[in-house]
Parts: sequence; structure tokens; C-alpha cells
Amino acid sequence: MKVSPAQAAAELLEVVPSVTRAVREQMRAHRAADLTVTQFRVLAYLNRHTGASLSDVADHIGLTLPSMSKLIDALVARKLVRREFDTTDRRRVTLALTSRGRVILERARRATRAFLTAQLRQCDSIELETLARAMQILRPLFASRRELARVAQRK
Amino acid sequence: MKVSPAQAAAELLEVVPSVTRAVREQMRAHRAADLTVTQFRVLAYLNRHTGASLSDVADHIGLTLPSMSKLIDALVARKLVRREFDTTDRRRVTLALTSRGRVILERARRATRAFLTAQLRQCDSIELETLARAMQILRPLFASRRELARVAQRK
DNA sequence: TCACAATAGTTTCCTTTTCTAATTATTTCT
DNA sequence: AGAAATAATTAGAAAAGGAAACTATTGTGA
Repeated sequence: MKVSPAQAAAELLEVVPSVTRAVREQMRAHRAADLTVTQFRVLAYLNRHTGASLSDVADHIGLTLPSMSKLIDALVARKLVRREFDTTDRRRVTLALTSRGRVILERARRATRAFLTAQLRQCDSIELETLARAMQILRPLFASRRELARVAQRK
Repeated sequence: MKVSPAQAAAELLEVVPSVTRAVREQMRAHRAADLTVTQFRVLAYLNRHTGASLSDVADHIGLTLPSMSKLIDALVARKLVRREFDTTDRRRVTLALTSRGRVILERARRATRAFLTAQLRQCDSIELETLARAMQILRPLFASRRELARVAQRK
């Protein structure tokens, strides 16, 4: 099977949104911890990147700063996220999950993962490996600019 | 590499949204034919399923009927979609792309595919094949209920 | 066959999400 | 110091999406 980049792109463009749709639908239906998909992704990001700034999160999720600011407002009001001011650069805001936030994230993650896992149980082990490999390939290709910059900086 | 369904699920849950985000961002940035991702998906679906009903589309995209009705309104107003009444069942609405719709879809598709293709050029041919295979695996797992019913019916 | 249930869409109204523009506060650059 | 740049917030408006109620049509069971 010989696949061109264009062909692979077309496939991605067709299949990826349907996965997203299924996940979103599932989260809505089961009200997984009362989180929207976007909120869920924010919590997950903050879990991996404690102390991220508002811009970091906005950039990674793909929202404007004002939108993210309000989204964070809501999460802070629900005591899932802590918002602090950076001591060295007082313009910056530093975000982190509260312990409650970690609990809620874990709960939502379990629910969503359970849904996906159920779907994936139809796959044999070779297919699962293919999927995992594919995700490894995609991951670095679609990291956000800011994230790439961060990784580059670390060197 | 031995992968459990749960592991694969976790990977999917992390990577898929970042692909979606990149595509969405790209479409917004380049104002690809002034289509939102959802509108784009609707056009693509109608291209593949000429004469689909409103419910078909709503179900596939994952919107409620009212929302889809409004979305189609906009596309009809822009003369991208034709809305006709089914002669055998006059409750049903039959949707199809206009020739203008096909042109716009193709333009948007080219732009988005070009973006994805550019990203995927970093992959070697083995990786591309892995990606294509992965999409083949995912496709049937996340098809909508109505679509599954339709496929089952054809037998 | 006729009343009733079911199906397909639409309309109305409301909430939520997200955007743009303007504003504040802070830091960096010259 | 003063100007430009950066980080975040606020204000105001638009857009997306959903629930409920409504219309029109078709199917069904007594």
C-alpha cells in the first residue's frame, strides 16, 4: 500500500472530525464531570504543564486570550484551577490545577477513556499498535507553535 | 510494542484534539472560502451523499435538527446547497450541492489539504502508510448510528 | 377507516461560547 | 525617561447550538 502525503491528508480530514464528534457527543450525553470538551482539554493541559501562562493555554487550545480568560474564570470559580501572579513578571498569570481540579480531571478522563476504550475493544492487537504508532507520528506534527518554541528553548 | 485498548484510547484522546485544533486554526487563518469547519464538513458529506435528508446530515455531523436546519439555511442563502422536497415522502427534505457549492468545497478542500499535506511531508512512506491504516481502522468505529443503519440496510 | 402515534423539519427563544476592540498593568528597548 | 511591546482583562456584540413548541405528513392499530 503506497500512500502519498495528500492521500493521508484526505483520510485524516475525513476521519479525525468524526472521532472528535463522537467524543464530544459522549461527553455531552454523560455530562462527564460537567466539563465541556474544551474545559476538559484545558485541565489536561494544565495537568501536564503546571504553571503555564494564560497565553500558553490559549495558544495550545486554539482560543483567543479573552475567551480563555473567561473560560479560566469559570474554572477558578469552580475551584478547579488556581490563578496566581508570576513574581518575576507581574504581567503574567500562572495557572495550576487545584487538587479538586485533578480529581475532576481524572474522573472525566476515566469516563471518556472508558468510552473510547469500549470502541477500541473491537480492534485486535495489531490494529491497536497501528493506532498507537499513528498517534506517535501525529503528535509532534501538530504541537502548537508556542509549545514547539518551548521545546526548542529547553535545549 | 504491546498496546492495550485503554492505552490506545489515551493516545487518541491526547492527539486527536490537537489535529482538530490545527485544522480549525488554519481554516480560520486563511478564511478558506469563508467556511467554518462544520460547514466544510457538511458540504463534504453532501458531496459524498447527494440527496441526503436533513436528519442524515445532522446525525453524521453531530448537531441537533434545529441547529442543522439553520446551518443549511445559511448554505442555501449562499447558494452552496439546494434544498428540495422529496416527492415520495413530502416531510423529507433532500439536500444537494449546487455547482457553486462543489467549487467552494473543492477550493476549501485544496487549502486545508495543502496545509495537512505540508505537515505530512515530514513523514516517510512507512509512516504515511501507518497513518492511512489507522484512519481505516478508526473510520468504522466512529461512524454515526444512522450511517451504520444505512450500511446494514444495504445488505 | 379513523383516531392516534411517529417522523421530518422549522420556528422561537434562550444560553453559551467566542470574537473584536478597547483598557490596564507591566516590562523591555532605545 | 519615553516609546514600544507584552500579558491579561473588561466590555460589547455576534454566532453557534440547544430545548420546547409547532406544522405537516405518513404510518398504524383498533
